[in-house]
Amino acid sequence: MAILPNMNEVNARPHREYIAEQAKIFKALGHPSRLLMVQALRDGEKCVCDLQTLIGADMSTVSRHLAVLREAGVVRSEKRGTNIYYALALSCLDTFLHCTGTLIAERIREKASLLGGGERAS
Amino acid sequence: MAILPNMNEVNARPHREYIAEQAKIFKALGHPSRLLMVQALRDGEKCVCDLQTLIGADMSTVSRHLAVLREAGVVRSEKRGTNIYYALALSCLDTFLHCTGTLIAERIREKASLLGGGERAS
DNA sequence: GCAAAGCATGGCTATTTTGCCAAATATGAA
DNA sequence: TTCATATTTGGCAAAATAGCCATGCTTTGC
Repeated sequence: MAILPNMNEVNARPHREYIAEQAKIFKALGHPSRLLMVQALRDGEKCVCDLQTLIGADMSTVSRHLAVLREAGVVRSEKRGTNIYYALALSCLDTFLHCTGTLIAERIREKASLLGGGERAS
Repeated sequence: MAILPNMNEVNARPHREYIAEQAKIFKALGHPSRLLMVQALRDGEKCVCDLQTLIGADMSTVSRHLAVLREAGVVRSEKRGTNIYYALALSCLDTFLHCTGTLIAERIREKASLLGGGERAS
């Protein structure tokens, strides 16, 4: 009855909780501001004020975004003095970000060459 | 001016298009039904009707979810005969799913042992 | 104690997402 | 052609999300 990552043992109705938790991670990463913050955190922990500067939104907005990431388990927070520092809590994320990043860079390059190279999209 | 996955060259304002595309991928994966379909596609391509059986929602709903995944570049579709077959288009996804899967399995186990083992949550 | 700085939360509105039904489209069979 | 099957799309209502302002909470400094 072990819960395996590839869910080999599950057929039509896999563990709902499992899927929901996993979807929560993706959903948390699925917003430009949150993804931007996560990308920034790859360089190391940052306080909320740093991330606010990065995003350029209201402090309350940034705080809510961070709450989403925290509740999904993507980041963790630690209070030191009057600041709260956020850090990545998902080690494998780095590899995946690199991978999707490469892919997207390719796509953007393709799109650019299609626009500039006189070729037609099918 | 190359667009690098880790965006070393970017400071306060990285390429918006890049971030938006990447967020789109995560957003697409951030819904239980869509994630469930993607998990199923790890075993190989499936037609929409297969996926409808899996999800148990209206065909139109399933079709819309697939459109989201397709537009994000997570899956690709191919028409053969009267069916349309969907397949994964993001090779690195498998590794990441395995990784987050392991993590979530741990979390669920922890939660279960906290509930059953008489320990208090802090 | 009081004020200020750093974050989080309540409350509100605008926007987006979801999911269903109905209708349109495309393909293969008769 | 006509019908049946497989899938997408239009349209709508309910639900969720995003972002702002104002307020509350906690820590530091005075």
